[in-house]
Amino acid sequence: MMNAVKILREHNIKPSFIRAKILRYLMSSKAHPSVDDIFIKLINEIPTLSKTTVYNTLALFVQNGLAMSINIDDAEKRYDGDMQEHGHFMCERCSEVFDFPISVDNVVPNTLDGFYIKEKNVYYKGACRSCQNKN
Amino acid sequence: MMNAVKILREHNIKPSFIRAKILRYLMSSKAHPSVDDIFIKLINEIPTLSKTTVYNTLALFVQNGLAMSINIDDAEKRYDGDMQEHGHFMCERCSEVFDFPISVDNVVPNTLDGFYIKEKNVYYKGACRSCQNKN
DNA sequence: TAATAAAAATGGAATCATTACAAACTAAAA
DNA sequence: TTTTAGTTTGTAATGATTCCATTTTTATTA
Repeated sequence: MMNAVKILREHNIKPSFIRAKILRYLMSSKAHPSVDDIFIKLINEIPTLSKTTVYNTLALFVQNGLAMSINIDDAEKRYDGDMQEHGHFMCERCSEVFDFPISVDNVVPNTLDGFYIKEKNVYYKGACRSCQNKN
Repeated sequence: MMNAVKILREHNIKPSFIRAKILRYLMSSKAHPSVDDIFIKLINEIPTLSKTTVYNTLALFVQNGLAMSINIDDAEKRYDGDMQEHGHFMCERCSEVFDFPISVDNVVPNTLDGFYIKEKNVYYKGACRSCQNKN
């Protein structure tokens, strides 16, 4: 059972009500939600919520290592609260994003000697099992 | 010495003047240009060129396996005429995109059993050597 | 507790890459 | 030359994201 407030504090983020709400949703969901998904999910509980706040909060989370943004979807960014190394697969039919295990952490090509590598992302695209079977 | 017209024909694309021009630029450049880069590069030679045409043409190239779009840059898509497997590193300071060798072609995790995998992308981000040294 | 200051949240407007679409143009065939 | 299909063009629309000034909340101090 995660303690959102504690996690925020550990990452030097002031634990406001809204931030805790967003973090909780992000960490409990495997859906890799977009800003819109999060907004729609929370607007009932927090009727004054602004979409800008969701944008700001997620930017803060990404900056402080609490979340990563996934740029796999042409239309909109997706967010992931799981910071363990893994790959992302997006189904181009239903837009669902799936995690899969993969490791490139040890892969540092000579070509990039002297480069500072901040992040590594592995993105696959195609059709998920259930969409694939719908043909 | 590449023959753009021939390559277009081989990929079932009618080899118009503009398409050949765009393909030639794309294949001769290592810059991973954006639509805007391509437009600016060609507008002098082809004063009537429309940006929509560049968009259309690149979409056609991607569809027919002549180019890939790189979604590593938050601001705009980049394009690559090199269809060999390789990774992309983007410097977050100068926005330059670099190729590097990497292979995930054999990596098909069990998690994705039954999935149809159409494309695989490996994106790294950080600071390139020269930007890194500018500190 | 009230006053104050600092930070967070809000909403409306602006930005800008990309797409939609209808009109104009071109090339090849009949 | 006329027809037809395909290509190119320019303008307008879309929509995610950012900007920014104002309001609200939270924490601090008197």
